[in-house]
Amino acid sequence: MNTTPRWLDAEERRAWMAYIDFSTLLGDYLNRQLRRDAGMTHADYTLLSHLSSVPDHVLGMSELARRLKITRSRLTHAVTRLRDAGLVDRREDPADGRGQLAVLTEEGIAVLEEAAPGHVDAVRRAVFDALSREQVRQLAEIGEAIGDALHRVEAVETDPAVLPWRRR
Amino acid sequence: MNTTPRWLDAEERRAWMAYIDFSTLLGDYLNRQLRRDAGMTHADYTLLSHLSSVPDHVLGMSELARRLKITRSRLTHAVTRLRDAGLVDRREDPADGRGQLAVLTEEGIAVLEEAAPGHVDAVRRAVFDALSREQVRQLAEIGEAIGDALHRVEAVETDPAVLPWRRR
DNA sequence: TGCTAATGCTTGACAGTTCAAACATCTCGA
DNA sequence: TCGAGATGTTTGAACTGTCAAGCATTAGCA
Repeated sequence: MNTTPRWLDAEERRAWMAYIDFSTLLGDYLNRQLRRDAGMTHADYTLLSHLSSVPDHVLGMSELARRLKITRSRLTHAVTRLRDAGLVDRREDPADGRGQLAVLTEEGIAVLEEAAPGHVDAVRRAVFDALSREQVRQLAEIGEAIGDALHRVEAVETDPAVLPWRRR
Repeated sequence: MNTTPRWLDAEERRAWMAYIDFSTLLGDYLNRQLRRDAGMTHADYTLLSHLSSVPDHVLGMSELARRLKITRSRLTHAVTRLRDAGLVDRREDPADGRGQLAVLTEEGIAVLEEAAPGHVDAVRRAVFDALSREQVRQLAEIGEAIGDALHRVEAVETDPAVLPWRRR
């Protein structure tokens, strides 16, 4: 277990640094843009747009958390805030007494539609205007590959039984 | 100024969703790993490793903020925390009365070296094991392209004089 | 020399996130 | 049908990051 780690080589280090740098910059940039122009976080925007893209604009909390790749706790806090702001509503799940549903309100739809053009514009400037068609495709594949890897890794760490020989 | 926005097409949307998903997962994963195994944030780790890679392990606050792509304010808070933890020290800049230097302490070096193998291992599992050599190169180029675009965009928004016809 | 602006950094209040612990409901087997 | 564990969600405290405002020092220039 304590073999020398395989350090990153020059190319990997270059890629990793580029990723850290641009993801830091991009996250900050999108948050600033949305906060300034629409009074919301990028996380808020993503949440609202997930709801808006679904029939009836309703989704169970757990399902929404899964889609957003965030913890339920974080989602609860976020929905509380968005409910206070009038953009989202809670609703009991008629099918499961434990369940809660999150619904986009009329106002939520309006605010999202108001914010969307500026946000898309920012994303375009920062990302897609800088990439070739080919790179857009590459980014999709790289992102999906890493996403899949993370799902596998998390599965292992959450449920050690999957890999019984793993330490801890 | 109020032309219809150029929405993302299918390929762009795919890339964007993949990016949002994997960057959320990856950030959380690295933070969890480092917090559990080394009691620090990924931001802390990045800060310490920047200091460690520089002669004498000293860097001015502004320069460090620039390299980390974070605000000075955020860096001040982070360095305060790391100083309280004994991993970093502050020092006056002998060359500029306003300047402050951040130095890695002996303990900081030790903690970083202790944390490094596990962190590299996590990065490898989540990222590089999932990508081909070719994709690593593509990721570097994509990252650099987006980073450059963001620098340009930020320059424009910070200093509107650069582009006098721009709104606001 | 003496201003004024630019630069370097910090501060404090607030907003968003994390983690562990709690609570409620449901499921399924004895 | 009873109880234990699984599942769904919330809570509160601690922590990290943001923003606007502030203080100190330096640079440029009349």
